Amino acid sequence: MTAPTKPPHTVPAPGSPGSPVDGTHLHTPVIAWFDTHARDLPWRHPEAGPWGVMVSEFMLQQTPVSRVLPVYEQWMARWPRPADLAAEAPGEAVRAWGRLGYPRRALRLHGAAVAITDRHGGDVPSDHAQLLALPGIGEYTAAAVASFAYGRRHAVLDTNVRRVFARAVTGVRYPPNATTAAERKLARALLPEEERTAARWAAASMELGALVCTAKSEACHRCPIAGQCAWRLAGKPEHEGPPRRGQTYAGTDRQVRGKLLAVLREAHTPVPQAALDRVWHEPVQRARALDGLVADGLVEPLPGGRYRLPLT
DNA sequence: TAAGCGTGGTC
DNA sequence: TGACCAAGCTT
Repeated sequence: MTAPTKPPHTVPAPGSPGSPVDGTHLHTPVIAWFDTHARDLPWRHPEAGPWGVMVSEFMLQQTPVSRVLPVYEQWMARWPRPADLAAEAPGEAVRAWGRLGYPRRALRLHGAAVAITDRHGGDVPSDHAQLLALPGIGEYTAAAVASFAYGRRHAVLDTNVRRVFARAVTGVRYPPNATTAAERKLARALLPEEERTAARWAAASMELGALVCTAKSEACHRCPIAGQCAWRLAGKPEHEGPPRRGQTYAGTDRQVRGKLLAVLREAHTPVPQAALDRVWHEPVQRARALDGLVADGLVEPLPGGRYRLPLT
């Protein structure tokens, strides 16, 4: 391995060694903007509590707010504490998940509720490492719950924040496909020292990406930091580098899984094989999709070729 | 590291 | 109209 030679006359990229990144010039305007423009979302109310925050974070993984809202309300009314969900069959979580998509999240949220009940006395932990150990919680969600529910100081790096940083600080239209070490380092460097301010900054920078600095139609005229945005000041250069990989869906196993599970969600008695066979004409793919659902624990096969959502 | 995993809205 | 996108996680 040859050590790369550092070009002698280049300015260090923001967040790189030797480049002091101080976010104070961003914190104040973004937090002030958040104070007047933040959406009134139920999981931001004090009564939502840590469990409400956690439920919302699971549901919001790759799913828009507008579709989460009604399911969230029903969910919290039915299972106001982790122990309430833990006492249910996992299939009930999958059913209540409805059409939010990625139903493995429902199974993992149920698993997390069981773990919280067993290991944490029924209280959502505030410690990042303990959160990370729960099923369905990765780096982002652990930081989000610790920050939003408990006011802890964590870099909360979701797709919105990554885009805001890419533009405002790094000066490019889009962040890399996958989160890089440089992005994590930058996010940590920009984190306000004070715990309360850091938590506020996390929510505010995220909201800015969700409402103003969006992927397709950035609204710089409404942006509190437009005057200091590196990307805008550079003339909004187009995206360079590898194309952002899109998601395919039509004709995939994913689509077939969705159709199969929709039948099982609606049914309240075991479903015969023939009913499932109707959702997809191609038998090989259909069988593969069903096997996958069973392997994932989303579907429970019964003797006699019948199926249902999992009871255990 | 990259692929797999749902669903529906938007332009 | 179809490609893109939406508060990611797991393997």
